[in-house]
Amino acid sequence: MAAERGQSATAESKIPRTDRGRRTLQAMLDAAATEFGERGFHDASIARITTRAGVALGTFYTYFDSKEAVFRALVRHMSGQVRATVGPHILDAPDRLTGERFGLTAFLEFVRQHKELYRILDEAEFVDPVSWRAHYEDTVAGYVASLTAAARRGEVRADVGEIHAWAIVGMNVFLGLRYGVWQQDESAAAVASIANAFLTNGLKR
Amino acid sequence: MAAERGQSATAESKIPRTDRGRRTLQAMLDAAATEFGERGFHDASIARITTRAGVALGTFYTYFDSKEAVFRALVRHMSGQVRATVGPHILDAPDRLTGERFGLTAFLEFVRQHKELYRILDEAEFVDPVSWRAHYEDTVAGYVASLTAAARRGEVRADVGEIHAWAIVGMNVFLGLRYGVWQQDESAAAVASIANAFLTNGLKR
DNA sequence: CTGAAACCTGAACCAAGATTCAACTTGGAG
DNA sequence: CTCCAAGTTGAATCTTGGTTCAGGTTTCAG
Repeated sequence: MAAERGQSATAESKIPRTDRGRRTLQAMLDAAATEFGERGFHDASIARITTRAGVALGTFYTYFDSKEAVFRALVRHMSGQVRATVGPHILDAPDRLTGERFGLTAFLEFVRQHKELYRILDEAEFVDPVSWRAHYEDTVAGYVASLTAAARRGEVRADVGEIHAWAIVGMNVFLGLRYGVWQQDESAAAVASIANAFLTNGLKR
Repeated sequence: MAAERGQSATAESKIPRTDRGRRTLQAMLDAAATEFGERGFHDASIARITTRAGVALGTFYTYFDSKEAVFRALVRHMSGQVRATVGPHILDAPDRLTGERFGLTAFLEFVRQHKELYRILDEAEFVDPVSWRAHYEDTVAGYVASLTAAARRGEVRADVGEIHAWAIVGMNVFLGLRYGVWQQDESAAAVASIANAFLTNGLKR
């Protein structure tokens, strides 16, 4: 792709050159995450974001081109953050199925720590469809790769493919919604344990 | 709870009293489904909906109190429609696991026929959160009930519960997104068949 | 037929909030 | 210290589309 005048093509925010700037940008990103998480994209207001961040309204446009732009920045950031947090837990296990259990546990805990994740990622379907779709396609691609490798090692059924990956991702997303965001009536480990037994052996008795 | 002056509490639209009225209302609901499906709630416009329906702008308010109201009506309608379409297929099978396969096939076909379903149900998270949550909680409740019954009949593992139900629903939703909405590169039956084998026996080899 | 209830029309009104901008303040390199 | 780029300010501007409403038109029971 065409290089964009000296900056990474993914830079959604105009990079600050001083410490004060970096501090303000960070405050604004945090404020935006909270604001979008609490009110959703459309009910969120730039004015409220800047107030939360403790700066004046106009300052917003020093760092972002538009309301959409902060949102996009947030979506990409969170998408990466989830994978970066959960990924290592999957790898840090003796085999793929155990890894899946660790990963789900970590995911549930991450979600509980970041309630705004779902609100933002879900709304990305409408505000930033490209990143939204990419988030799931990338996630699934990762699953396909690691499941295929596990199959080669004989840890899972030999015919694993894309369909299985989508199914597992969907399962995890919904468990995160119910047991991470909506209610925490069961411990993350307990949910992951039951889900894992199901994932391993299926529904048949 | 409290009865609403002679009308069902769920009536989102003011009921028409003549044939012409019923025709117009239906045209408007269809137009709204298409418009919301194509542009999403916020980019959708009442003016465009009435144009699609072939009536004047003001007519909209003869049938709905607000933009939110049509949307709510649509969400509830579609939520019911999905269950009404898929449910029978699940029951019309010798056992629950086969029923699940039939149900998923029917669901995928339904989704392909109604691409706007996901756009609208997904956006309900922000526009009509109550109905949105109810949709999934009701769906899961149905699964818990039928899975428990199947367990009693010895068709599935004895410990099935809410966690399993959420996992299965999530799996189906994601398969619908990928193989129903995004691409139809595999037949509904083929996807359902692979998913079912996975659901039945799990990932282990 | 006929009149009142149902329906329909579309221009005008309005609120809300994103974006702009010209003046002002602060930081830190030289 | 100096001074200019970087950062900040918030009132004013602008746009957009939901909602209202004061007349018409159509329907259909009596």
